[in-house]
Amino acid sequence: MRARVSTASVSRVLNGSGAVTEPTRQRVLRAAQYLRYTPHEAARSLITRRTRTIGVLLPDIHGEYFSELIRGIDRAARLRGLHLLVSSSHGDAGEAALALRAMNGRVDGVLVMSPYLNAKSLDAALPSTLPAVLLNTPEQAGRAPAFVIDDFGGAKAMVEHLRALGYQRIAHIAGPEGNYESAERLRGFQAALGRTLSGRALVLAGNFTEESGYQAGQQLAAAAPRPDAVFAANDMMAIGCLLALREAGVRVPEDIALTGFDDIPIARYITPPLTTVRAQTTELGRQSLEELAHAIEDRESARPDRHTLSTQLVIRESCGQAQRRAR
Amino acid sequence: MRARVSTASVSRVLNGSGAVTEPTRQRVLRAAQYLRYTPHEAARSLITRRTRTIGVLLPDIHGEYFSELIRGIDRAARLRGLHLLVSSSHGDAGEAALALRAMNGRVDGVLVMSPYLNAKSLDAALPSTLPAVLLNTPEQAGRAPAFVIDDFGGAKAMVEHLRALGYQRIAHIAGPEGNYESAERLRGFQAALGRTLSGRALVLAGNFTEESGYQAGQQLAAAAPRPDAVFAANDMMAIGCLLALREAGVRVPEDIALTGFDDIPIARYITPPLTTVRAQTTELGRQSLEELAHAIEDRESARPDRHTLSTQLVIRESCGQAQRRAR
DNA sequence: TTTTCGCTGGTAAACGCTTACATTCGAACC
DNA sequence: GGTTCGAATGTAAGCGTTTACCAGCGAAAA
Repeated sequence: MRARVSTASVSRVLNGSGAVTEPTRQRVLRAAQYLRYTPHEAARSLITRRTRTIGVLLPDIHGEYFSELIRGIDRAARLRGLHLLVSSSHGDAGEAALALRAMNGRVDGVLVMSPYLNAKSLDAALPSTLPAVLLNTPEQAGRAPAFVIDDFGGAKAMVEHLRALGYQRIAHIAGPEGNYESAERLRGFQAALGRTLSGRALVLAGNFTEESGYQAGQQLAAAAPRPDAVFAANDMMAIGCLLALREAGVRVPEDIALTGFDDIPIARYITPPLTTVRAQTTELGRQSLEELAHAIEDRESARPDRHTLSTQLVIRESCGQAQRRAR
Repeated sequence: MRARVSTASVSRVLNGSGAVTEPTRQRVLRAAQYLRYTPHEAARSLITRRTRTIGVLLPDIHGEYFSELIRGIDRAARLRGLHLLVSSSHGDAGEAALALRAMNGRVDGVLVMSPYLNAKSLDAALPSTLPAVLLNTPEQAGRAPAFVIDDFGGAKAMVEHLRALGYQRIAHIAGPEGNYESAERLRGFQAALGRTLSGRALVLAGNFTEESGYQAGQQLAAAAPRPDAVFAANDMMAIGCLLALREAGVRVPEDIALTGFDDIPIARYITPPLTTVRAQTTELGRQSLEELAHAIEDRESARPDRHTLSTQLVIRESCGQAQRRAR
């Protein structure tokens, strides 16, 4: 059109397909540059039925946990030349479903992290032809593969470690109810205590926020008999708890051991450094994106497998291992 | 088509435009639900020339700074029903330009944060019809409004505060060269010291990472005479510096005062809590998105203004104010 | 020189919507 | 009851690409 050629030739040049002679190629390229021409992606994806974009559905972008997750996803996406359409803050299933619909025709597949959403409502919300990968999802949703952190195993290992150090009365600050990860970590806590103990175990309510950890810490400081160790369902609550204990004059780890879950960056820097469970969050993002990319390229290959990412105990000072060993 | 109606009526029902009788409306709605029909967004935006999506170009998603920024953007976008297409890790201008082109036809406008990119190359990369808002950008780029943090003012206030506390030899750990924010913070540092002092002021090289702060801290610990205060260009470097000082047996704030910039969450939790400059990062994200949304709705209204967001001194313990006052 | 063949480059259909315009149909008016 | 009018619905064009298919053209073969 602009360089005395048809739209077809332009398309062929820009996509490197078809056969064009060098002179034509140059003419088109020059003209494109001159006119600052950029193909309209919406039109392109309308006909190619490919958007080279991945939808990412998150419950919230708040906090370091999600920043790590997105980072893993973003890196992997960038490596594959994929774009990311993010959507967050989906409190309930309805909102998530709405966001999912709005992505139709905009994305080639979706990455869904929805700890409150069960398999059924998810299946209902997902256009059945859209490749999807689930993150930290409760149940196995029929058709989509899932990637989950081994919350149960990590929590169990943490509490077993505390028991091995000789702590007798171990309390737990739980995450929000109805949340899959909360439930798994609680289950791990109980499993480590065993049948006899877990009935008497102290479990405090929390909702993953620092504030709720702080409140739990106040209760713990006042409790009689006071537990000698606490396992919080995530690091932010452990930190809130630490602050409350400090205010109450209860020393960590001398008077009470304290541990968390996630290994967010702050955990290393507080005093005392927090013993915690490292979840491979970045890796979770990376692997799930890779799986989704595969599923998109070859729909047949998609198996609704459930991949569990292992966790790792990160022993720092808040669990009092050094003191215990010294004795 | 499915409910004995034409595509036009379906469109009218789904968009709430045009006139349709209630019975028809119900028929369409029922059929749509039954067939799980969702309009194809790419096709829709091809004709409406609206995507209801904002492109976000960031240098990197790493760290809490960006997580805060995205959060502000995301919230504002969600309030307006806009989607976010994020793209990160653009080291140089070429990569950024490439990412920008790939967004053509996918977004209604872009939010660009590119501390290394100057106005000229940006203007060249942006399709001139695409509304854009710049974040923390060096120069005023011709047509786009810009939102910047008052790095100069914040740094100046911080260093003036240190001087007011009586510190005599104040060092600076600088950010990466060629970075706009680094340069502004350094300029603020120098301005606060005044003409006479700034020539002799100790400025250490850094690149915003904890590691570079650590190295600067080692140098500071060994320096003779040792400065009595340090202002790091961001919090992560201040933290790295703190660790190095601690290892070297130099106490903060007794032996040396330490301050940072950004007020990332960690700053509150380390020991001693870090005195720093709070940048309204979330607000920066929110305001810039609002401005962009306005520019999209009404292109005429877009003025290439430069908005500067004020900063706030956050006095904690690492600057030794308490000790100084006590004397 | 004529025929055939291979490659380049053009024409037009199709992607799934929105919307201007045409058509239909019922009601109201004369 | 026929005409007019307006509201409801249908028809079809067009958004900017890609690509199947076809035409044209020059070189090689006969």
